[in-house]
Amino acid sequence: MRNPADSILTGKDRLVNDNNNSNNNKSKLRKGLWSPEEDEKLMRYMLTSGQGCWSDIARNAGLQRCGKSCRLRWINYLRPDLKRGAFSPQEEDLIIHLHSILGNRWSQIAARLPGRTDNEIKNFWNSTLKKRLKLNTSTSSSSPNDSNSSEDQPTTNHVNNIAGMTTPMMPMHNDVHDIMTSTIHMDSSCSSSTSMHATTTAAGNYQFDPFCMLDYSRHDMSHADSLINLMPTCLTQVGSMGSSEAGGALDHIINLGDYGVLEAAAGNKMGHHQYLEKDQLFSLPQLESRSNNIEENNMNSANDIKGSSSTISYNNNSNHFMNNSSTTTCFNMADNFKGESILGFGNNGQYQQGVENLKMGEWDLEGLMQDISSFPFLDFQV
DNA sequence: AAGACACGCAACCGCTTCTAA
DNA sequence: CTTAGAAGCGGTTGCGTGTCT
Repeated sequence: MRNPADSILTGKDRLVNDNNNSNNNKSKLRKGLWSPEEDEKLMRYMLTSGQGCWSDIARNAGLQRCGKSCRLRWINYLRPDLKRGAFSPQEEDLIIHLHSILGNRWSQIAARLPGRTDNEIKNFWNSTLKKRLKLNTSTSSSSPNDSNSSEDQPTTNHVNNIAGMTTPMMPMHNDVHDIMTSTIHMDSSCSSSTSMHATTTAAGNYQFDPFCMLDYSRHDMSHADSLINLMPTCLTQVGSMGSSEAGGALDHIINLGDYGVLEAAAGNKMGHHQYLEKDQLFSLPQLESRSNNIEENNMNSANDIKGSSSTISYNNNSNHFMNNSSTTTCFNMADNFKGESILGFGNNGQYQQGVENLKMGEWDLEGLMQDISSFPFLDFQV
């Protein structure tokens, strides 16, 4: 694929001059592929200063990019909680299900797939799943409605065995609820209200890998080490942020002794600020439909919240997320550290928006999504 | 080996929504 | 209430890479 290091300002990768021959640097905005240097700049800025106005970020980080471009790059590529690599069959399954319910609401779908971006899912759908869907419908002897209806909108027809699916496409009528609950293999033991941490499950396989952003397998790996080196230092710098922003020092950062897996997440003391809930840390942002009790419990600074997965526990006293796995490391953040900024989940929890009161057609989407949360491979709730 | 073609993905575009003044 | 700027979102584009012939 593209190698940013090779990028020359041609084609899509170019400078955009808003005003020709302008001597104003601000008018020269770079477009196209991001170079490793740009990535590093943005990463460094985001890790040290957190999220804010994207146009300010672009400016302050020394990037000749528009804020929009920076936002996109962060969300789709640099964000530490991104899961890279191929979609698992379970994820495929879930995407197909969610798409049958939500249609092309990629952000809504992505909100239910930890570590995946809407862009990624959209691409995956358009390239792979859509094709498979077409193939299946064309080879099947189903009704003539199948081929189109299943692609672009929720369908009323079952599409058999897409990607080895064990579940049918969701019909868009009132019995969708019943069908969903009856066709999805239920395993309630996997779901719990506190299970949204970045945990590893056999099926869900969601891990927080801080070096996922270093996936320069497509790029020039010679640049990757700069980012690797950047990680601990930048996080250290967070601890020395201005007092108004960083109330406490970042006492423990990341034990980088083992690069294999850096699981778990940032802990932050949930005080009076709007900062990130523990459940949101490096994980799927929760939806409004989740019980408010969870949030309240968190806000009450309950200690030693244990995730459903036995691998992670949270010790609020020490502001540590502890991962019991010997191969994993602790990842600790200072009080008031803007975890949500790091994660790019937005300042206003907007991923949580939209589901509340969202209804499609005659039926209650929220109810459907609650059922979706019972997917056995999902170690989180929606 | 080389050209054609198909595919996947990163990034842009334009529109909508949100928010603050 | 209005408006401007920022953010979010989905659709689309175009380039690099892999595969086929």
